Amino acid sequence: MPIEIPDVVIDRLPVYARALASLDRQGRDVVSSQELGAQLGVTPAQIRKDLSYFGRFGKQGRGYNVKRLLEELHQILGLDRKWRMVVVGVGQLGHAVLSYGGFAPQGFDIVEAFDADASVIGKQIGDLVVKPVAAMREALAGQHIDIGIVATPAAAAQQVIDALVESGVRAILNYAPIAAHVPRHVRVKDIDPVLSLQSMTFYLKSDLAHSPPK
Amino acid sequence: MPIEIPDVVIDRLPVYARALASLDRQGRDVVSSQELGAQLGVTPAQIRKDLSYFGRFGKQGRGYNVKRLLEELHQILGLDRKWRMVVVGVGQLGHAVLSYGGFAPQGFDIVEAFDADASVIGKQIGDLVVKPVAAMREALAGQHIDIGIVATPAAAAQQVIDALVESGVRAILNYAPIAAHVPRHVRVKDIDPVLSLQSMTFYLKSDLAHSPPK
DNA sequence: CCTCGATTGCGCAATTTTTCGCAAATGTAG
DNA sequence: CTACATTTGCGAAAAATTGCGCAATCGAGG
Ligand SMILES: NC(=O)c1ccc[n+]([C@@H]2O[C@H](COP(=O)([O-])OP(=O)(O)OC[C@H]3O[C@@H](n4cnc5c(N)ncnc54)[C@H](O)[C@@H]3O)[C@@H](O)[C@H]2O)c1
Ligand SMILES: NC(=O)c1ccc[n+]([C@@H]2O[C@H](COP(=O)([O-])OP(=O)(O)OC[C@H]3O[C@@H](n4cnc5c(N)ncnc54)[C@H](O)[C@@H]3O)[C@@H](O)[C@H]2O)c1
Repeated sequence: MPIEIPDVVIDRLPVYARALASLDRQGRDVVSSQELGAQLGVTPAQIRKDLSYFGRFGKQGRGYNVKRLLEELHQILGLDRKWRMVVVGVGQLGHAVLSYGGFAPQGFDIVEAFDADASVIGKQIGDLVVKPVAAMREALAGQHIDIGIVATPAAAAQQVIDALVESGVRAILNYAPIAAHVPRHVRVKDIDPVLSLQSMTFYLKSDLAHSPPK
Repeated sequence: MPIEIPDVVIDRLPVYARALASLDRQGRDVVSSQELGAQLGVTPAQIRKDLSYFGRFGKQGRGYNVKRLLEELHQILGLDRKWRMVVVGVGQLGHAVLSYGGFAPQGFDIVEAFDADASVIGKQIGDLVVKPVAAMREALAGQHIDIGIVATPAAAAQQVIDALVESGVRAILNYAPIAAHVPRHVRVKDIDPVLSLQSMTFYLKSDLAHSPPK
C-alpha cells in the first residue's frame, strides 16, 4: 500500500498548487493538464502521472476543477494547517525573511527570532523581538516548533542547526552555504543563489552568441 | 564527441567545488571520492561518475588533488572569469542581495540596480546607485550583461524578465514566485523558499513523532 | 623490484523517472 | 439518442540516472 512516492514528484506539487491558486484568482473553474503544463513548462503526461500517485482528481473530456484540485494538493502537502517556524540569524537576509509577506498567507508563521549579536538582540521586527541565541534552548523548550530557518554566516550554521534539531525541529530551511549534517528524521532544503548561478554559467560559457546587439 | 551531460550533474558540480574550496582552506591536499561523498551526503560512485564526464582527475590509490580538481571544476563551470549581473527590484530582498558579500568573491559582479519606486531610485547602496527601471534599456544598451536577478513583486516579474531578455541577458535568477517564460536560449533558476517549505511539510505531516522531548 | 592496501574510471546492470499510447469517460451538438 | 472532440488515468515502453563490480594503477614499505 505505501507505494513510494518519488521526491521529485513532491517537489513539483507546490508548483502545481501555486499555478492553480493563480488560476483560481483569475476566476478559472477548470483546467486541463495540457494547459497547466504549457503554463509551467512541463508535459501534461507528467502532471497527470504525478497526480495519479494520490488519486483521481480529473474528469475525462474536461480537465481538473481548479478549486477542488488546489484543495486536494493542500491536503496532500499538509498546507491545510499552520506551521510554526523560527529564524536564527537576523542580519540582512534574516531581516528580509522576517518581514517577507509571503510566508504567513501560506500558513507558515515565524514565531521566534534569534541572533548572537547584542546590537540585534532586543530589536523589534514586526511583532517579534529578537532573542539571544544563547537562550534558544530555553525559549523553545515549552513550544512545538516545526521548521527552523537558518540565516547565520556559514561558520555558525552547523552548530545552529544542531541546536535546532536538539530543540525538536524536524525541518530546516538553510540559507548558509554549507552541506548541513542532520539526523535522518530531519529534512533540509538549501537555498543558495551562488550555487544556482554557478550551474547556469556552465551553459552561458559555451554559448557562442556573445555580442550585445549594437 | 559532444556527449550530452545531464543537467543534474551540472547542478552538483558547484556543490563539489564548494566543498573542495573548504578543504583547500583547511590545508587539505588530497581527498578521495569516499571522503568527499561522506561530507556531502552523496555516494562516492556518483562523484566519480559525475567527474568522469569531463576527464580523469584522480589518481588510483590516492584520490583527487584538491587544488587541481577545484581548478578543473572552475574551468568546467566557467568560474575562472567574471560575470556581470544586474539586480531589478531593490526592496527588502534586493537590498540583501546587493549587500551580500558572497557573490563578488565567486566572480559574480553586480554592476547595476534598478527599481520602479521613486523613494528607492537614486539611493546609493555600496558603490551602486539605483536607477529607474524605465531607463533600463538605455542603461544596458552599451554594456554586456550576463545575468539578471529579479527581486520585484510577482506582478511585475514577467515584464521585468522580458525587458532583461530584450537587453541581451542570457540567464535569470528569479526570486519572484512565478513560472517565468523565456526564450529557449535563456536559462532560469528560481529561488522560492515557500516552495521549499511546502515540499518539506509533506514529510513532516506524516511524521508520527510529534512530541517535543520534555 | 615485489607485495599490498587503497582508490580511480568506467562498462554494465539496476533502478528511477519520464514519456507514450490508448481505452474509457465526459460533455456538446445535432 | 448518437456522433464526436476532448481529456483523464494508467500500464507499459523508453529514457535517464544511479549504483555495482572490478581491472588497472598508484604509492608505500620492505
Ligand atoms: N544576503 C543574501 O542575499 C544572502 C543570500 C544567500 C545566502 N545568504 C547567506 O545567508 C546567511 C546570512 O547572510 P546575511 O547577508 O544576512 O549576513 P549578515 O552578516 O547580515 O547576518 C548574519 C547574522 O547572523 C548572526 N549570527 C552570527 N552567528 C550567529 C549564531 N551563532 N547564532 C545566531 N546568530 C548568529 C549575526 O549576528 C548576523 O546578524 C549567510 O550564510 C549567507 O551566506 C545570504
Ligand atoms: N523577502 C524575502 O525574504 C523574499 C523571499 C523570497 C522571495 N521573495 C520574493 O522576492 C520579491 C521581492 O521581495 P521583497 O520582500 O524584497 O519585496 P519588496 O516589496 O520589499 O520589494 C520589491 C521591490 O520591487 C520594486 N518594484 C516593483 N515593481 C517594479 C518594476 N516593475 N520594476 C522594478 N522594480 C519594481 C518595488 O519598488 C520594491 O522596491 C517578491 O517577488 C517576493 O515574493 C522575497
